[in-house]
Amino acid sequence: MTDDLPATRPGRWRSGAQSRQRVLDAARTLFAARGYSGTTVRAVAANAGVDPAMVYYFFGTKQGLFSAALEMSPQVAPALHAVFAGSLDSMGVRIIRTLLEAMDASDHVPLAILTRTAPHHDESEVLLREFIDRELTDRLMAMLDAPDAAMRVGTVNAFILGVAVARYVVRMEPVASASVDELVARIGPTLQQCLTGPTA
Amino acid sequence: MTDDLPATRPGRWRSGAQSRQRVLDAARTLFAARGYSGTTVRAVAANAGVDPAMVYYFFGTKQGLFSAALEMSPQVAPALHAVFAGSLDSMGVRIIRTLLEAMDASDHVPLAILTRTAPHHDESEVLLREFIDRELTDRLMAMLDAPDAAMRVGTVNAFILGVAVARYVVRMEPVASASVDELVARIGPTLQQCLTGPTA
DNA sequence: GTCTATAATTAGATAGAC
DNA sequence: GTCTATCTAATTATAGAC
Repeated sequence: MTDDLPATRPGRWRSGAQSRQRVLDAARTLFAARGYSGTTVRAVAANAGVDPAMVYYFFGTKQGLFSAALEMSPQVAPALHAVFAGSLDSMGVRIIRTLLEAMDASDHVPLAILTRTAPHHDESEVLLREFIDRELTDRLMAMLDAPDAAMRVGTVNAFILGVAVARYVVRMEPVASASVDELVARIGPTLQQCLTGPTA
Repeated sequence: MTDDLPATRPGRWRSGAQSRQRVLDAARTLFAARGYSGTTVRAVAANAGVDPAMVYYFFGTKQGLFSAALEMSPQVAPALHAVFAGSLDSMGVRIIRTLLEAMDASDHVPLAILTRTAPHHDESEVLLREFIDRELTDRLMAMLDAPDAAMRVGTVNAFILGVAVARYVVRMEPVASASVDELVARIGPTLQQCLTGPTA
């Protein structure tokens, strides 16, 4: 939150990129904590230790800052690829494990921002839906060959969305503090049942 | 949203209570749609067809209006009582059916406001957690006699939270448009498994 | 109860000096 | 790149007339 960035060979990046990164970090933290309209550009600037005008210099508008804060880190794609590489009958545990590990790593906060701001910010609501559809729903549907595939995937989506909200947004115990392993052991099989289990 | 209230025997309520109710309705709609900081008192007043000053006359502050909008309707308590009246092994379907029917009825919007504003408004975050704990977690824990009761109830909480968010907040298909019966048939048994099923 | 007028504050955004 | 100064608009909230 304050100043603790490595020197990174002084003069190499001329020094501007560091401020930009600090603003981005502060923005991610605040958007995730207070939502879009609850976050002020001034507060972001203060937390980043720079002048409010710099934020506009870098990102143009508050909306531009928000969009930049939502950029996914490059590790997400490979992780998701691994999920769908394995067999269908162990899909449940891989989905929940990948989700939890991705969101526990703090450099993947964009997903946290989405689940936090989606409720009241139109753009993030669309983005969240699109992200889930593109990365999860579509690929899952392609693997399932059942007439009720849509509903099966829908319940899986709802469940993992709930886990994400409970753990990272509302922080409801014991889900908020449980270890990844324990949650995977609990939730993985349940997801699997939604996906490939018998129709009740 | 505009003026379509019955006369209700003119002069009976002196006419003030009607404005108050319209403000409350408009507030519920807007808080649910745009969150706390995204909703302005002026917008609420405009949607209610009254002057902004009236809102302050009735509710003092914006926060007061918010609290008033969160008052649960009196039908909630009996509905929840019925959930816990039945046997433990059909608890899953009763929980999800009660939740869906309560939230589909538009006069129970407070719950929708909570799930929508909790992410970024501190008070609603606490209120949502307390509501779920008091009305669900505590009573469920009392009925379960297992060492892992907390985790079982925790996953149930996460699941129904996810269903609520998917159906009423992010409106993710097919959960958003599915019938109550279909969702109950899908999700009820899964909840039941979380609650009383074998440990995976 | 209802409205006008307005105070006090705060937000997003810009121009321009250094 | 960075900051000072500032403009404009919107917001919460109040005092007081009718």
